Amino acid sequence: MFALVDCNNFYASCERVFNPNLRNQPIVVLSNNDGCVIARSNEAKALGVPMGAPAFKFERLFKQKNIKVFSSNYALYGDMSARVMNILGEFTPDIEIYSIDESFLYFKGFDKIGLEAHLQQMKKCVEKSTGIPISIGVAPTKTLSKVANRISKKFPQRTGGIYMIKTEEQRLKALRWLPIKDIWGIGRQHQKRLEALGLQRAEAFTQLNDDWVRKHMSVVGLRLKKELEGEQTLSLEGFVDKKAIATTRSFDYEYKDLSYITERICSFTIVCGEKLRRQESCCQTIYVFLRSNRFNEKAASYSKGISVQLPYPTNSSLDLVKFAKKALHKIYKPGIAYKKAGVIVSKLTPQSAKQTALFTEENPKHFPLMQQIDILNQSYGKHTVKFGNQDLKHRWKMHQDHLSQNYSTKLDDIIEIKAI
DNA sequence: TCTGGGGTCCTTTAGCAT
DNA sequence: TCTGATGCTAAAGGACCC
Repeated sequence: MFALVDCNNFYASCERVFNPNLRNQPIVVLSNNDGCVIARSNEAKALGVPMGAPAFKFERLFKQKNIKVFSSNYALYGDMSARVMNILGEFTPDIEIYSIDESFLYFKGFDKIGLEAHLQQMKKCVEKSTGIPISIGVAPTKTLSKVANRISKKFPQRTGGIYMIKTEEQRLKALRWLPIKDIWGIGRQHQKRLEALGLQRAEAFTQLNDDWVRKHMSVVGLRLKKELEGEQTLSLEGFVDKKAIATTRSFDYEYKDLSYITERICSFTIVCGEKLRRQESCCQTIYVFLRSNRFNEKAASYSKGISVQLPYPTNSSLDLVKFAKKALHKIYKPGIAYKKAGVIVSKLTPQSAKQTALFTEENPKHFPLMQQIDILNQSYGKHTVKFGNQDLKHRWKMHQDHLSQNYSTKLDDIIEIKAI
């Protein structure tokens, strides 16, 4: 049996752990730049704050209803996530960490009653040790465990936060209940198409013809259908190396100036280089893209990217910047107001297995130089050593007006308990 | 004024070789 | 040498996830 464990309103719950005054209060957490809502407590959901809502459009509601607003604090959430996942790992060796707040677990050798007790103990243990509430869904396939998890969340009173799809009747009942759009793997486009056909519930989706599903929703859709029918097509995935690393940002305003854009692209590239070196990889392809503001209907929209093959695998920021700049000049068009840009490195290879090209050789001095720069930046703070292409004044600071403290990872921020 | 970021997998298409 | 069929690969874009 697969179990999907999901932390309830994870980011909001993290903020609550160290600030008990927030219990039962509506909370929202904002994306980078305090742009849009990416997490809501149940109370905030009840007040009608939608997922992905632009923060500036909801400021009045936040004030009116006394909704507590937080900038995202990834140091805190990452650390809390690791604590939760560690505990889950003590209850079964077969665990796939699917995202910051979700894991698939696999349980074998339990009878149904034994498993239920085991899961109850696991839930209690996580909540007691970390303060993060979780929901658990159990079923014979991953996709059905997602469905079961949804039921456990939707009916907390009746399920106690744990729901198991054990019988055929339970499976059918769940599918009759689940709206098409809430199926894991069905996004907005597929939803539109399926609803246009008059389908409303997951059950109707499973009654479609296999060939039709294959044709219109690819093998991914077909796998999904099989999974909902109870046939396992997905299995637990162990740790896999990243296939690409991205650094992308929206700008605070729109910019036309090539020198500004160049500075941004160089900075993104340097961050990609740091990430590559941290996981001891080199890349062989670098992709650079530019985009105008997609919300600005008055201006012409522009979106262009280009990928460049490198003559040798590298993680030297100096080399990467050289190629990124070349790529940028091919896609930059004067007169466009740019709002977002990014750099993605791919075709990653292990640093140890670097293949040397015959004629175009990397400068051997780069490797020790990068090592020293990384050490300095680690010891003395992120921006101790910069490259000439980067903006030395660091004027592109993110908006983070509602940031909480790093309670669990920074000694200065540790929580204080005062006697009254 | 103010709308995120980081991933995966799949399909389509164009270019090239056989 | 030309042509059409076929097959491979890589880039680009679209769908999805959290």
